[in-house]
Amino acid sequence: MTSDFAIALHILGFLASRRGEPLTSEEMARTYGTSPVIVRRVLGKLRRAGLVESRRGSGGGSVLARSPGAINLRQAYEAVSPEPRVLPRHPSRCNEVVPVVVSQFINDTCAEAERALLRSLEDVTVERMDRTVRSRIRRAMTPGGSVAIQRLRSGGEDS
Amino acid sequence: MTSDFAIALHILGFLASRRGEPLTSEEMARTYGTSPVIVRRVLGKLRRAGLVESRRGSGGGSVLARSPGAINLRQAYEAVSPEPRVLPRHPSRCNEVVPVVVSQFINDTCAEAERALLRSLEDVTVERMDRTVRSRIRRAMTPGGSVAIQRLRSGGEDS
DNA sequence: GACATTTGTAATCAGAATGGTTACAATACC
DNA sequence: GGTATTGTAACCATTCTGATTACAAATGTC
Repeated sequence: MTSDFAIALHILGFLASRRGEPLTSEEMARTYGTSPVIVRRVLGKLRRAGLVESRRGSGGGSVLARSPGAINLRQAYEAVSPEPRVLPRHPSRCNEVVPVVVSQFINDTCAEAERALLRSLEDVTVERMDRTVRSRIRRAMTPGGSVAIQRLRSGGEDS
Repeated sequence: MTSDFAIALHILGFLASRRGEPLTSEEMARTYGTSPVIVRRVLGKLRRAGLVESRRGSGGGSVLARSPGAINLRQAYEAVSPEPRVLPRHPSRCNEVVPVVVSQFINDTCAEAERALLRSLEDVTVERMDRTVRSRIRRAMTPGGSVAIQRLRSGGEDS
């Protein structure tokens, strides 16, 4: 599922803001606007990657498996897409020599470009995301009291 | 279409290797292993981006609009995906404040990661792709005479 | 000018991918 | 035992994707 990454980041954001208090998939789903099963599916991937921990039963839910500062968005990305490929790593469609070799070149080039993308994601931790989001919300709430969500687009960046 | 980028690179490779001689969509489609219409659709995008030129009628076909050294893979990428988005630029699904702000943060972060990816693609010109492919084919053909396509995977890189 | 060739593009189709729901077993707390 | 919650499998509807068919518009050849 292509939106897994976005959902994963929302989940990590929710959990980071709870600072250790477990949160249920039902609550996250309600706040985010999807179904608990979708959330649990992504939670499963994050759990297998060692980023979150879950407990069943009454009073259960999920928490971050480590401090938010020790989790970065690259890890989240790789957790939800086992074969991380944002660009088409294309199988050649025929046995002509030229297309096969060109496909090989495309694969190599896309792999390199993808590494650049992942390096960029690596720089952003869940802690920084949490801080940035908190700060933006603070700034959006203070001006007039009533929520100014419309004006939230492209707010500045500060810790 | 997700495979447009791969097809675009194959097309640019075909045209570069022809050094100005027009090539028909039918020939490219046959060599690549798809239908001429698919090729023409991608050709249309490349044409609108000013990367290739086409002529109808008998003796027609397409050629590169500039020298292969003046075309890079980032241009090809942007030609086929007008709103370049390799990562989900996700619309928020509800009006809760937190998810909206988190979505905003995700968008910003993904945009930055994508810029890193595009910078990487920018470094590779069609000319370099053509040279690399030629060199790999040469090396694959010489050893034993019979084609050694299987062994083409992950060949070295040289101009 | 008639004809063959080739592009440009719209309409349509089948199959895959995607997001979602329902269902239910397995845990864990009370 | 009963309730709350996770973990998954099975299934469904919709959208996306690649492909085909069809045909008008150019362009060169005779």
